[in-house]
Amino acid sequence: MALSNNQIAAQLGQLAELLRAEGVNRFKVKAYHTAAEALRSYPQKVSDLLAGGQSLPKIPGIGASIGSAIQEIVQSGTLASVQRLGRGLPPGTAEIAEAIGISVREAQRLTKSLRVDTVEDLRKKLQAGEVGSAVGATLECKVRQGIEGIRRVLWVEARDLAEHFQALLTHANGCRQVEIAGSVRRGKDTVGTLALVVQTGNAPAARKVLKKHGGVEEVSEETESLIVCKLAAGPLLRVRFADAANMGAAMVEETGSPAHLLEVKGAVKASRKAVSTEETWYEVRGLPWIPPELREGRGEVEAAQNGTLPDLVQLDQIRGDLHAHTTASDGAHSLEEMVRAARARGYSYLAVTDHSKSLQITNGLDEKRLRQQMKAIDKLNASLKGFRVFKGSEVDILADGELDFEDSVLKQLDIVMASIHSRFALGKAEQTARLIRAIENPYVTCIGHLTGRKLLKRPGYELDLDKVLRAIKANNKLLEINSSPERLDIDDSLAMKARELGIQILINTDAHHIQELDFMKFGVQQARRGWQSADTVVNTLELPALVRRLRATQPRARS
DNA sequence: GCCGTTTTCGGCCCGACTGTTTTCAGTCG
Repeated sequence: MALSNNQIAAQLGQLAELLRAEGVNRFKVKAYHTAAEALRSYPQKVSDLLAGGQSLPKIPGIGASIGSAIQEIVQSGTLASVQRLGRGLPPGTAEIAEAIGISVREAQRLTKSLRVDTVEDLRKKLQAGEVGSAVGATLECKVRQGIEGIRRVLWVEARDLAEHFQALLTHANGCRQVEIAGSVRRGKDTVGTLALVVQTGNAPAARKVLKKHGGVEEVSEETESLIVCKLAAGPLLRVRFADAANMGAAMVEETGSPAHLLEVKGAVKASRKAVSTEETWYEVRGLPWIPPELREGRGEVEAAQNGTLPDLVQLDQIRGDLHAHTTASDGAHSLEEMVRAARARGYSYLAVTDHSKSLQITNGLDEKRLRQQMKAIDKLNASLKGFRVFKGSEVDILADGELDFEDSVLKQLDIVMASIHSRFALGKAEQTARLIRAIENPYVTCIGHLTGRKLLKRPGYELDLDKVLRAIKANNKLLEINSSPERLDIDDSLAMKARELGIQILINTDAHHIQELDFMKFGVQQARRGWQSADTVVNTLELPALVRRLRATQPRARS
């Protein structure tokens, strides 16, 4: 089989990492990576085009030089420069570096200390617990993230891919309906398998469309009612064929997690009745329809039977955003532009929470600039009707848990979002004590991106989360769900725990750009997965009630 | 190496901080 775009891209990525190790200009390294990414997302198989005698299409990021490298890979299966540069290295080094996204230098430490030369060997060593002791916890963590992340993508990327294949199959001959199911529909923060349910009278036509698609690397499973393909973009694509009478069952089976389906099976009598909708499917089992976000096998079936399913929060219930940046620190838009954008989204309030002085790279505000910003906000508020701009700060939590501003400054703010941005490697006890000290500050309103995780990139720092949550509850503070698609911090299970403890939530975007205000929908989705309803999400409150709730987080501040 | 253009060279985000790493490369927002 001709090389896939992904296989060609992998070689370009290897070359990039080898060049980096050689110490070439970092922009040249970046150019190879950019080109590799462009190739990965290019819809047609370039090896097929070249084999068919066509010239390489114009792809942004791929110029003359990388273009001829691609020709070379397609013709000979490899790049002479990769062979040459890799010659001095232990075998497998460049492949491992590229596949799991680490530098050649780091990969060299792995191949040398662990005596591995393929990603598969490395995976085995990781499972056997041998990586950490050989190369240290930091690199072990990267390896784990890299290996586990190979086939997963962020929810937003998965949704885009799913919609792409949905549109594609909708146009296939005989196709009557294509629905997105699986973890994309459940809103899971990262996705390894895209699931589609296709109602068609001509499954062979749909199969054919998939097999000749440039983004499909291989077919990994095929039965009468199913086809599973490996996508070059990473995840698997699982397509289930159904007829009208079975759409209900197919949607339920392809949407629910295995744990959810087991919960249903354990709780109610099986039924073989053909049903065309999900509602009917649940109904014949004596259950109300269960929102997809809850179908994780975390007690939702019992709750459905008891009539205690939460009334999940919805995007249109959100009244404002309480974590956003402006050009005063590292945002892309001015105070006025951010406010205009928030109003355009129908909000009643926006908190401006620029970074504080310790975070110098973000141009964090010192006391003087913060005072100026507060004045500007007062002036702006005086001219606004039916909208309130809150004076806030995303105050850095310093290494010892002290905040970046004195209490005398914090007390002048409406909102103090306290967040950690440095010293991620502190031990669990130290990190926990650091955070709790910040939580106990009387002027703190809310803790921002609590765990510090970046999806598919790094786990959160070590924390005793039970202790931290209890401290938040005891001090009547709020907890953020950060809506940035690569954070989604806190995660769904932590949100469930917060709900059980009676901790209230703010769903914020942390927008650095007006378009990022639209991240709110991702945060709402995460909140729904965490069983949150409007009464546990504080920024569903109208302005006066919100102000009262914010003040309650600062009991000694404004009595 | 690519791009865009104020066409052929300058910009591509970056500056402080961290640490066990071959004291520079990796990391944070």
